[in-house]
Amino acid sequence: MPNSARPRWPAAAELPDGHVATGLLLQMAHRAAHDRLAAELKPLGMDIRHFGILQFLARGGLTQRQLIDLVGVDKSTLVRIIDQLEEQGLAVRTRDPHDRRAFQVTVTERGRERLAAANAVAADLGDHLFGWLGAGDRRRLHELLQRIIQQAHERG
Amino acid sequence: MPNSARPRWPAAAELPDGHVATGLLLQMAHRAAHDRLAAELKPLGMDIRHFGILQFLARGGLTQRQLIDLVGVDKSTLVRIIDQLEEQGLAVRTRDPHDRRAFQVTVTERGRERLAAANAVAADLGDHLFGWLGAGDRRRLHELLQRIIQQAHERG
DNA sequence: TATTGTTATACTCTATAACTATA
DNA sequence: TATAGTTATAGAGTATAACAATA
Repeated sequence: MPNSARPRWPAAAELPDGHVATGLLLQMAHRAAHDRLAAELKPLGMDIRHFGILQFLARGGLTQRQLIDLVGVDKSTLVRIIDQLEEQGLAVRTRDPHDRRAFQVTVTERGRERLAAANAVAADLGDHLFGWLGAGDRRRLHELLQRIIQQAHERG
Repeated sequence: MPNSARPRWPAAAELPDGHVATGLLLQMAHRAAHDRLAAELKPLGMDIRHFGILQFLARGGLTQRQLIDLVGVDKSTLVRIIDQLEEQGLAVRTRDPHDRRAFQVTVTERGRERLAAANAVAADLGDHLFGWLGAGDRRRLHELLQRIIQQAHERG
């Protein structure tokens, strides 16, 4: 597993001045949360990249094309991801009756079980990471993050 | 450049429930800011990975060993990064007089100029992304992010 | 002619291991 | 014997392009 010893960047936290510090903290917080989730999902046999895909699939079967639009990966990349999910028996491809070029990708029963276990782990971790936030702080944090995302997509 | 068409994840933003949404927003905000910075640094001939390294070096020459401890990458990876910086004339290796096994890595004049240009771009982008935050919100955001980082490193 | 999906291939990034030169 | 750095090499992840089947 690559990157098990992770850059802790501002090693003891000598943050730069100004807004760069905000960006760096954003990166550090994301990475810390991401790595922690990946580590906790691993013993369940759940890859963190598969986790996101399965979330979408759990709401209803989708074609690979639809998944590509949701997730944004290249189609050839998605082929391999779905291959892996099929190998693990977590999802299956079935021909779309309306468009016989396309496959419907569906979560299997086994996939649902594993996803449920992963969701439980993710919920526990979420409680640990974010549960201390008061309702107001949580709402405010979401607002701020969404505004940042919006700003990043706007020219200026 | 790989990943130019980036996952926008919750494409129109159908966020999941609970704390998972917070983690996802964290990821989206980080990635949006990161990609935007990378895009704006590129025309200056500044790779975003080099940007961080140069920041550290600008405060004073460091050996590769010291950089490894700061940044957390593998030593063989760092060799290539320093090679690239040297090829571009942004940094140089000189023998450490006290320990002739080691190299001191120093930013060149050209490196300082390019770093200054990159810092100006980063500062402008920071203003755009985060400048709308009031002083209080900014402080609070930093506190929240630091607490999240801390929680992620604690067992629970 | 355009689109869904597959395959073959290549590129990037990074880590592991073996090596050298110093200490 | 241990450490700083280099090199060779392999692996993971992803993209590009050519292709098959269907629309």
